[in-house]
Amino acid sequence: MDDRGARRAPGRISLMCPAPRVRFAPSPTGHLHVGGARTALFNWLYARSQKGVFVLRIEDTDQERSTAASYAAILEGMRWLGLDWNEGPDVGGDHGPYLQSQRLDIYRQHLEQLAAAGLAYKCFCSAEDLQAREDEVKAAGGVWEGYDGHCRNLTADQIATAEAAGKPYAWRLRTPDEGMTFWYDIILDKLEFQNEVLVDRVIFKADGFPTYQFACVIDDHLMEISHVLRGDDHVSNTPFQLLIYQGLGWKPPKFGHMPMILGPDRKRLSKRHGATSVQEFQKQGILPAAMLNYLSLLGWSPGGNAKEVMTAREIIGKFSLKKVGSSPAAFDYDKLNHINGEHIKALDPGQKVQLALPLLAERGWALDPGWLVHGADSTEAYLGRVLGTLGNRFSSLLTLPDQIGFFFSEDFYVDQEAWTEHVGTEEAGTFLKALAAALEEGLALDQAHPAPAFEEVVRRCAEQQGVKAGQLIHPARVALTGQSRSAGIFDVMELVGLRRTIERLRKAAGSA
RNA sequence: GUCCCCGUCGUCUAGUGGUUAGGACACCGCCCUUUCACGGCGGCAACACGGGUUCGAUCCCCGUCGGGGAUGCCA
Repeated sequence: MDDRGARRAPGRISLMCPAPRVRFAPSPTGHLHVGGARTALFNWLYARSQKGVFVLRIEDTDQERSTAASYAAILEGMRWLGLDWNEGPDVGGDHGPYLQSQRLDIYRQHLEQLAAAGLAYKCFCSAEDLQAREDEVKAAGGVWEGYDGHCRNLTADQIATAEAAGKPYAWRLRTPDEGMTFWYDIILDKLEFQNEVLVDRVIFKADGFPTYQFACVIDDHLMEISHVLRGDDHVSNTPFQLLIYQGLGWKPPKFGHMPMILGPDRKRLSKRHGATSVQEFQKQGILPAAMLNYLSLLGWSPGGNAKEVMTAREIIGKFSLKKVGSSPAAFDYDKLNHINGEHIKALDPGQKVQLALPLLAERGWALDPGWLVHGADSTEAYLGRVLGTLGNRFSSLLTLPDQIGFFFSEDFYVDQEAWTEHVGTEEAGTFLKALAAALEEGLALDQAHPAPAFEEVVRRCAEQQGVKAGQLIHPARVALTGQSRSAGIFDVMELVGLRRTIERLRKAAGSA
């Protein structure tokens, strides 16, 4: 094989250190899970920070479980996160094909090479045979420690007989009985395994497909992957794979095993904990930039007192494999939401409008041209003004509709508790009526008014009533917005418009 | 059972053979204020345990405990 390929990779930065080639190799058997997303992200960050190459390879060697829908979902999830790849099934590249199901001949050739060297052998045990022997061992009070080597030393006659009988067979790797296999892991440092504990696992299935263990090694080598960064659930697979590299006479890549992501209770992260796939987070209003940012903080840290809220570019600038930790992290939905809020707040006004527009469309909300509103003549412009009054209160896509619904519809969300407390009293009714009358007298109904005009009337009215402005403002806020918390009340009045403001105050007063 | 990994506030983490063990989320209090949020200020809270090594261990070694992973013709 030509190992100079790595040095031909684009964007090399040093003669001494060829640009790395890394890969994310998901199996298309479900959505892009946060664990997978984190693995993909760290590979991507490493590639981008080192001016290397990021390869996407699809490990679809499980015919039963691989689906086209999953393939599409994974690519979609990665695109949503903003993880782009230099080589992959959809974009091609010099090391394709990138779909393992299209590389069967390649695997077959290498299997033959191993078989010729006596390192792979045929195993005629059926799933039932294996299960029966396992049950037997367990029934005798023993522990099944993996394949028992049943077909390891079949004679030529035995093999011929089995083949003549048409018995299906798989291929297993013959692992050494003694010695040890070790490597220096980028994240976990030196790891070593006694070869004795390694079992002869299947490398080629009876259905003619290679197993993950085998295909992964062949592809990583042929695709000239320099660093294999994956979850630490693969640690125990590594010595076995190292033996395959060795059997084929190949130099293995560097390995880096990242700790897994756990649920808030430190158990395996599952649906029980809430969202686990990136598309679910998308539905929950999480911005891709925030998801990427949060995920980057799981197992990695910019260090010291550095800011944690970062853009992808900033993360790339600071990323280093050396700073990836080795202890598993619990997923914290609160912190994700906080980071999401920070990313929303950092958006410029135009971006916020674009972000919120689909939410209005979903509900059929738009600016009613019949309503007189000061300084906004289109839905977009109006939404811009609305979001402007919200300021930093806009920090979640999930709560936004309730926060702004009253600007677009008379059928808005009402917090019953707030209504009872602030509007449902006799005193509040009196104030609301007085305020409505004051507004009607003080301002021209056929005109749109800016916030200060409303403020002047409200404060004067409070004076006339002999109470502090707050006593009018609180009931008015609930009457206008349905809630006890909102943007500045005078801004609300301006954008709700005089006519509707008066209507809502009267309606609320009437319900007292 | 066996093998492997991990163990700093509740959570994410920084960090060092000698530090008042730092930051962030969450939580609590105060200020600001028409509410909430933001912001500002302050608070609560950690080196799992037991042995060593050492003048001195959170840091190095061993053990224990706890958590996670693997133990598939899944990946």
